[in-house]
Amino acid sequence: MSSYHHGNLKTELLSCAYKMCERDGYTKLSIRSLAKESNVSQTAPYRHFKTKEDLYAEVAAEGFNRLYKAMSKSKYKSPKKNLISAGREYISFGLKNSNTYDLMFGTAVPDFTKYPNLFISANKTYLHLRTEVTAYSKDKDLSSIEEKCIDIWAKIHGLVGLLRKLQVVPKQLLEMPDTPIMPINAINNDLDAYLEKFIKNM
Amino acid sequence: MSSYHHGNLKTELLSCAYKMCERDGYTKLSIRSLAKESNVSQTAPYRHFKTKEDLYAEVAAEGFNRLYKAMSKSKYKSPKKNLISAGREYISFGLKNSNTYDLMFGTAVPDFTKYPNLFISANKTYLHLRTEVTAYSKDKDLSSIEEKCIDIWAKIHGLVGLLRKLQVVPKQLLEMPDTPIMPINAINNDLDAYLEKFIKNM
DNA sequence: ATTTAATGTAAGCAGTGTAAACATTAATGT
DNA sequence: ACATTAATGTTTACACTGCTTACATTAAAT
Repeated sequence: MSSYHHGNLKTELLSCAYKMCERDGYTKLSIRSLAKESNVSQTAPYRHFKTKEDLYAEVAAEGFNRLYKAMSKSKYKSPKKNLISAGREYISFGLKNSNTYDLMFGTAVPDFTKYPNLFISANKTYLHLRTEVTAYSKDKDLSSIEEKCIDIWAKIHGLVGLLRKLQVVPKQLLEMPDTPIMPINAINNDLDAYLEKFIKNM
Repeated sequence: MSSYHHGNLKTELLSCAYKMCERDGYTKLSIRSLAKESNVSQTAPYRHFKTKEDLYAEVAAEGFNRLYKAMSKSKYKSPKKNLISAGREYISFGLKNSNTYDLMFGTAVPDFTKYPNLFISANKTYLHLRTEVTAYSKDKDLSSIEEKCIDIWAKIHGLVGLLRKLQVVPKQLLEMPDTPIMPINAINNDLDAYLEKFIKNM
C-alpha cells in the first residue's frame, strides 16, 4: 500500500549516511547517492536535511555519541585506569573511524553552535573527560582542571592527527634520505604506558 | 600577439589557488572558478594539474613552505626561546591560515607520498622542529628526541584544532547550562608562558 | 624550415546541490 | 465522519562541478 510515505526515512537516511561517510569519506557522500542507496527519490532527503551541511552535522553528532560511549565504557575503581582507558579508546576511535573523525573535527561543519544536537553531543564528550580528569586530579580547582583537560585533549587529538598522517609514510621513509624515523611503533606497541607517562606529568 | 600561450600559467594558477583556498576554504575552490579568476579557459588548468587532488597537493605544499618559514624565522641564541617562538608561530599560522591548515592536515590529500613536493615540504617542517628540539634537549639520543618531537607537535597540533573549534563557542556557552568554561583566554593571553610550561616537563 | 612537443581552447558527459511545482498520504479540527 | 491542512514524497529544472576528447596555436628541437 503506502510505499509512498516511508515511515521513518530520516532515521534510515542518517544511518545510511553514517555508513557511507565512514566507508568513502564525507567528501564522497552526496545527497543524491544517499537517496539512491536508500531507494528513494533524489530530493527526498531535503525534507529532512535542509542542506548538505545539515546532514554533515547530524552524522558528526552521531560520531560524538559513539565516541562518548567508547570513552565512558570503562568502570574501574581507579580514576587513573579510567582516564587511560578513555585516552586509548579516543585514539582507537580516531584511527578506526578516521573518516567520521574528520567530519567531527574538520571544517565540514564550521560552526557547531548552529546545530544544537551536534553542540550538545560534542559537549557531552568533553564533560565526560572533565569528570574523569576531576576524579583523577588532586587539585580540584575548576580552572586548573580545565587546563588539564585542554592539555590532555589537545595532546591526544593531535596524536590522532599525526598518527593518521604518519602511518602512511614508513614504507617510503627508507627510500628517502634525511627523513626522520618516527617512534610510532613505540606508541602503538605500548600505548597505555605512553598515556600513563603523559598523565603523570600533567 | 601571443596571448594564446600565457607563459607562466602554472605559477599564476597556483598563487591564485592559494589565495582562493585561504579566502573561501578548499571545498569552495573549483578548477573552473580558478580558471575564471585567472582569465583562462575552463580546461586550461588541466595541463598543469591532472586532477583536483594534484592542485590541493601543491597548495598544501606551499602551505608547509610558509609554515616552515614562520617557524624558523627566530634566530635567538637560546634554544628555548627558539623553540617557544616556533611553537607560537605554528599556532599563529594554524589559527590565521585556518583554511590552508585544513588542507595541509585534513583528508583532502590523503597520501602525501604520492606528491614528492608535498612530502618534502612537510618533512622539511618536521626536520626543523627536530633540529630545534635537539638543540634544546639535554638528552641527545635520537629516539628520545623524536619522542619529544611527537609530544610537542601533537600537543600543538591538537591545540590548534581545539582552539579553532572552541573559539566559536564562548558566546553561546553562557546561555547553556552545564557547559564547560574553557581556559582559552589563559592560553591566548599568555601563550608563551603556556608553551614554556609545556616544554619544561617535556 | 619542418617536425614535434607543449600548452592553450571548445564541446560535451555524467554527477552534484538545491529550488519550485506537483502528488500522496497522515494528522487535525469541526 | 469528513474536509482541511500539514507533512512527506516525486518530478522537473537550473547552474555548477570534475574530467575527457578532439582541436588550435605556438615554442622548442632537429
